[in-house]
Amino acid sequence: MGQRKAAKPLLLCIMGPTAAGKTDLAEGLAQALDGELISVDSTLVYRGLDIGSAKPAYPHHLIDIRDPDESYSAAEFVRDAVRIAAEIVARGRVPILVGGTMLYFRALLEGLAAMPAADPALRATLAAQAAEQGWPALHARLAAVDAVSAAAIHPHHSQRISRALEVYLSSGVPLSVWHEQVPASPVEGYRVVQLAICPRERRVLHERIALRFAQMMEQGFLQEVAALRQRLDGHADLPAARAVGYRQLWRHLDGECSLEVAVGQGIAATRQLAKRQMTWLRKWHGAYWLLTNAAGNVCATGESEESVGDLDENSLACALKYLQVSPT
RNA sequence: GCCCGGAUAGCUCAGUUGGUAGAGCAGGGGAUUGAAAAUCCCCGUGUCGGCAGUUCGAUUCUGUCUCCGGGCA
Repeated sequence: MGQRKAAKPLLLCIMGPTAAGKTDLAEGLAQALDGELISVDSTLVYRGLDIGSAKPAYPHHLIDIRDPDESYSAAEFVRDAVRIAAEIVARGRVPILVGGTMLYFRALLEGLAAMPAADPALRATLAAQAAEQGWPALHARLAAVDAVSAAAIHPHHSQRISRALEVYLSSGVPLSVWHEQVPASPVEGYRVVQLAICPRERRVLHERIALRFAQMMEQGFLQEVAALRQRLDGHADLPAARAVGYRQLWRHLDGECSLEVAVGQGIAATRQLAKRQMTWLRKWHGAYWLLTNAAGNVCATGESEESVGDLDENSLACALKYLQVSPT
């Protein structure tokens, strides 16, 4: 006794595109490992977004922590997730992060440079100027003070131009200079194991998305959006109102299109979200892939989305097996 | 049965005064450092419904057939 080096606590990450089956796997792992789940999802933070966000019934941390007219950010997520993970470990349990907001995952695993936080007033000013002059004009302003960032940002990329100018105007230091910092990983003290779960075939993912959306409609998604729209007094530009599905049904309630069209657009927006999440995941390093078949069982595992195989195994069993052999 | 419209990309449609065609949406790929379910970038060959005719050349003009709308019986 006393000679044993204290093992790093396990921190498990479960990532994957929307509707891929992350929630079921996470619940199974939470029970099998005596873990607690931490949501990594920018939409699940909002109260009142339940049906359309596919909010899980099983308890997760970082769900329902904001009103829909509030904002949340990657930096707040990192701060909250780090604190909660430590609390879970102190309880002798395993923190399990599960979600599809890949920027949050990256910020947590790699850290963020210590730079100024968002400034809503400044953003409003910049947005007003852009409405008058167009984003390319603001991009040109950025180029004058931060040529490196400007070169990396397209002249139409509103949000990134806005943030780059915001950082420069509020700190006097260009964003690209802040980025020269190499931040320490916020989860350095953990043994991090990452799982990525996704249907092997895009077609299967698309089917799951369409089915889930239809189920949401049956559960009263439209009424939920109507209530949100009333609650937000029509402010369609808030993050909660722009979420996939919510935005499209909101437009129908504004009288812009039929319900049928809105539902079709909502499903398409969900497919597009899944595609963007796959773009993150494809270049991701360090995740162990669980590729599933139409029945939801694992048909292949490996280090990349390209992994091949013809298994037909339960995803929880596969995940547990990998945990035993994964590097510490 | 007759008359009138249609038939072009997965969908909705534009167009070619005859030289084999292009938008939106969908789809695919990519980017991503405090709004990220956000925001932004790139990607368009398809028997131009079938067959025949006129023509150097037809998706375009003509005939005919098929199918889909609508109208008249």
